[in-house]
Amino acid sequence: MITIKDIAKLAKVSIGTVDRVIHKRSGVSKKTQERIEKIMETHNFQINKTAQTLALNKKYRIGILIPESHTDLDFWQQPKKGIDKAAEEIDIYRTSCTSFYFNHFDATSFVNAFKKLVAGEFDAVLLVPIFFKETKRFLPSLEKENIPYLFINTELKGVNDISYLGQNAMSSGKLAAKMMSILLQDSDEILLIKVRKESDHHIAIDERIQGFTSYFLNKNIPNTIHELLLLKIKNQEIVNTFIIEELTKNDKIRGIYVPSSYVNLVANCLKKNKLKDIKLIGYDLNEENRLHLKNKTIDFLIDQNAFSQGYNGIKTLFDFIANDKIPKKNQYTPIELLTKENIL
Amino acid sequence: MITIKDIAKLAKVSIGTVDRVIHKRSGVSKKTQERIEKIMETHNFQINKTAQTLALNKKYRIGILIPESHTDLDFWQQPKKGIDKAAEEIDIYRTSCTSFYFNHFDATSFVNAFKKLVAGEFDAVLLVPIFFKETKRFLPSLEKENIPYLFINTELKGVNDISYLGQNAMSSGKLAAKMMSILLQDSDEILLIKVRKESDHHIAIDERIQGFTSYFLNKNIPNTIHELLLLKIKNQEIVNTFIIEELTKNDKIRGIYVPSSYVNLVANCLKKNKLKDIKLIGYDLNEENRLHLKNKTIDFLIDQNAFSQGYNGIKTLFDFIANDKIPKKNQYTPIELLTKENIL
DNA sequence: TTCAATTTCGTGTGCGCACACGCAAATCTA
DNA sequence: TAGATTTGCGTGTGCGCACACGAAATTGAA
Repeated sequence: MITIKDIAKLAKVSIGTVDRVIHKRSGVSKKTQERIEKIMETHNFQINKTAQTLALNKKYRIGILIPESHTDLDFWQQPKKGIDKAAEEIDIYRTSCTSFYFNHFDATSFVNAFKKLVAGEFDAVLLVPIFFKETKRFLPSLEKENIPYLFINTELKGVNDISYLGQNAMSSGKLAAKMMSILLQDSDEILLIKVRKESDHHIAIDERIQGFTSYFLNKNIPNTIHELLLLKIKNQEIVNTFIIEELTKNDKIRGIYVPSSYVNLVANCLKKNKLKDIKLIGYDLNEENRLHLKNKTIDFLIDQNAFSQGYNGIKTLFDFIANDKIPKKNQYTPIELLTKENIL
Repeated sequence: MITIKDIAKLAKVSIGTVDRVIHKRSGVSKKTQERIEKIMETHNFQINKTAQTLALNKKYRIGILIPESHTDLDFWQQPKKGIDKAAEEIDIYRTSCTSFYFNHFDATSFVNAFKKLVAGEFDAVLLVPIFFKETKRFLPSLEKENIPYLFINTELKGVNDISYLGQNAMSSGKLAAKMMSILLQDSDEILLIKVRKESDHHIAIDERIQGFTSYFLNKNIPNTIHELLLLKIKNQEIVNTFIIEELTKNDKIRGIYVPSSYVNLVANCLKKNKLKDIKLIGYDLNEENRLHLKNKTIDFLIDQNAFSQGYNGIKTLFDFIANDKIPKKNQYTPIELLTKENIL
């Protein structure tokens, strides 16, 4: 490992001069500058990042905007855990992480949290841009301050994020459709259950649904798809009532697709009513869903490894601000297909 | 952020004394030691890793023992790439990685590479212990020098590795069996194709086969399973002949399971002979297998994210020797189920 | 009480880099 | 040509920690 001092000796100048050409500061004649640059190149000089960090004595601050979660059952607990782990790891490099939480059903709380985030004056920011209109409205306040930002979980195209870590939501919907079509007969019908109003515009979930339905359309698979909108998801009893009502209304339904982690609500209902012959496909491996997979109430679960999205998101941001590492623009995470036999 | 100097001032001692209690070196009276420790605790003192790394100016050397690979088609290219990426990342922390390669069909080459590895005097070692007898024979020479070692891809139980990163091979076999049984009718028969002699004792592959067959046994699924051993896999023509011969001999075979990445050989054969109605399940996403997935010659591929095994393996070793982080003993990686719709 | 042995602690230097300060040489101005 | 500027460069200090060395304080032995 060659150091500044070595370069200085080779170029017969002082380390101060070498320092100047490294940082492209003024006060060096063209001749010596070029001489030093050549020497650095031939010796493949690389700055010692450790020493640099120490000398600069920099402290980095990362801000995080993520949906709130209260129990391990909540999906958002997973990226949070990943974030926490990464935060713990980079703590020794004097980097602190501060989180701001919002209710992922409530755009206003998103806006409020975003405002706090902007006021926090962070060196970099990790976002879950669930509400795309609101996100687009507030991104300029980050860009004005030259604060780099990165998305996880939900992709928002056409903006200047340094990277996106998450799934291709459309593909995941198609995969769900394929598995459903393998499990069902042509005459069986399918129920698609949503827990969000159309007006919410949750980008990722919209795309999952689009992927799911388009698969059946494009392949000319004849199964009929019904849709059911559940709004009062806090109460399992009410949920049960609505589902059973729908199932009795359409008695050919043999498969249910839930494009979110709330598949556990449906699983509870199927289990309670002993509807074993209905295939169920949903999203995300939390504790409850894991149990439903194990006892086969849920047939397949599509997981996005949300933990690693949080973890790698923070790591990517840190590498960007501390080590000048430019990440890939899209870090699509695998669409993991889980079933009883391959959960850990 | 509180520093050693701050602690020293608070305890009214010099930084040297504080340094001694941090490193539990001798030469400090019990009284002052306890006083300093209490101060460090109440102020939540954490050592500045950046400064420490600089001061120690240590250079770490990691040795790697992994099967050779020549093209991107080779499975072993993937962990290699993961290793290379991790190596690049920890380069700035003055850590170098040196690889030794062996032919994974040839135990002698494994032994030779292992000998070189031992001679290299590394601070830590990453191994793929494909040949378990030979591995057990040579591990003591690492342990004698107190060199920590870690396994990826192939699990070897009952030794003192600091961690294993890889799949639970048995489960992956069961998953393959489940998918096969979903795809087939009860009257269909199955062909299991191996490319290794029994005597080779490749631990992981043996366990995959065991998982596969046990699934059908335990669930009382009636499909018959035939076995075929292919040895001359360098020549696609010969491979084709043997497969076709087997398929004509047993004309009820509708599914083929190949417990390794060599599934591409079988796929080539099926494609050439236009045997579209035979379901094919194999392992590992390399370029060729990706194409076969896309054109549906291969129905499902079980992937082990070999890249991340290499990547995380190196990172784990580095964290262990440089940051004293004790890893989990078993880091089972997800059993990823891939099909046309969820490959990236 | 004196001196040696031991315990206990402080000081100084270095790790590689950033940056402020200041000096000398070169260039310009009157 | 003397003085004022500007350009080009070297020196010194600090970032937080590790560790060698040596000094002071304490203890023990005679």
